[in-house]
Amino acid sequence: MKTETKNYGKNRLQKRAQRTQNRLKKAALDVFSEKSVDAATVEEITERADLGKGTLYQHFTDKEDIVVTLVDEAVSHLIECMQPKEVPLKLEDMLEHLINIHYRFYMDSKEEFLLLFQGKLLLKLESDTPEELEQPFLRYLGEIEKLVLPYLSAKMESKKIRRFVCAVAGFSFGFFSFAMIGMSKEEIKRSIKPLRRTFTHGLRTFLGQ
Amino acid sequence: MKTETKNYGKNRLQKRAQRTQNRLKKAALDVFSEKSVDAATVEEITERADLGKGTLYQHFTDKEDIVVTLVDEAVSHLIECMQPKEVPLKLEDMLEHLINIHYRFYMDSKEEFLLLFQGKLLLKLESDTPEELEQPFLRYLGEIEKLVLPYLSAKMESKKIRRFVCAVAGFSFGFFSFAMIGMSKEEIKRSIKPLRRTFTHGLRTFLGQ
DNA sequence: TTTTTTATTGACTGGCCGGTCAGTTATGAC
DNA sequence: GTCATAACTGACCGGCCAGTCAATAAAAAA
Repeated sequence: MKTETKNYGKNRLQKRAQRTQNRLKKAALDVFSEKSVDAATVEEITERADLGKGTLYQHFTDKEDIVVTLVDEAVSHLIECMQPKEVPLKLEDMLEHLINIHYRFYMDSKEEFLLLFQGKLLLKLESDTPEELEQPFLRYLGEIEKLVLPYLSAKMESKKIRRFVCAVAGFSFGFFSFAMIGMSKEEIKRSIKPLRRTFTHGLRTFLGQ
Repeated sequence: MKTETKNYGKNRLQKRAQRTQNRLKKAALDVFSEKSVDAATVEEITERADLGKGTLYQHFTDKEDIVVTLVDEAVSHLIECMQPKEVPLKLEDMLEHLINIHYRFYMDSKEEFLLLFQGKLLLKLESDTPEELEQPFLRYLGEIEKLVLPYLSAKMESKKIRRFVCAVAGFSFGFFSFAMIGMSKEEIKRSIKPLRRTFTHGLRTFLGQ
């Protein structure tokens, strides 16, 4: 075919575009977490990225597109973090690992944590929430399920497993979000250790029954 | 002074105004929970209340005002529900009671639950979150604290108490919100019972240590 | 009844913001 | 250097929406 006639060494250009896109994503993530997805304006994002407004529309089809992209990446990042370096021996250790990860995710990637935790994204709102925004969360829940499954009795009903997974995720997100209101960073740090042990212990009981 | 010269029997008028305001609040709560506070428009609210747009501005100074009012009322309602009919004997029973209440609040007052749970309201976003919106949540946490305090050792540090309170609130809200994504109503209903026991059991351990 | 006060209305305004596009600049090919 | 292409720009447009206000309706007083 006549394609490939112009096979530019587009290296530099490609890299520039990539850098620009990264700046856009970084800026958007910051703005989204500081204000909220709804309240953030496109101009605010491009302004912070030190780029023209139109540039955003070369990299993303619209505002929604960049939101979906960031949510998706944040979930991927969280899932990646969740992979244990070495496989825990007991379920209890795996649970503690998971709670731990959520804590670190909250501490080290607060912007992503905040993005994922914006109610509108998290909740099944009746209106026109596009399937796109709900799907990443199911992916997230599915991943937790995958991690704990090996430790569970093969004949445990899937419903019960799902309950368990929701409890882990819910506790993690919920606790940190409330902690943010009522506690200092220092306090949160000190809380997590004993609570983690306790929670994992409790869930173990739930599964063992 | 010359005030009070005209002391109308304003009974009927007052009632009418009250009814109108109630209709506005009901409609707003519905819209806020269906879409989101940000996405809801004033016209949508008044339309649903079958009133003119201007009417809202006679009862509330602006959109924010009605949001704050509703959040405040929802918290008050939740706090009211939290008061136990008869004082539980043991801490464990009080905790089970609290989780129970949150479940019922979620089931019976889903609109309020959703309103309170919208991330923007719940989270301490850096930006210009008015103190007004954060204060109701502190009130809520304070109330839980008040309820569990009698069961705790007098010399327990207040920080530890606060951790505990955040865990109760966080677990309740977090679990239900995640459950909404991944579980049917029936499943949620079945989950709550064993989880509740487990969780309260776990927290007991935390406090007892 | 008429008058006065209060409640409601909805057309209008002004600003903001998502999205566009003709023009500019940077990069690379030749 | 010229030409071709890709990346970036920001003034502009159009729609939407919070909030206003002069007019209207309803209720109470006289």
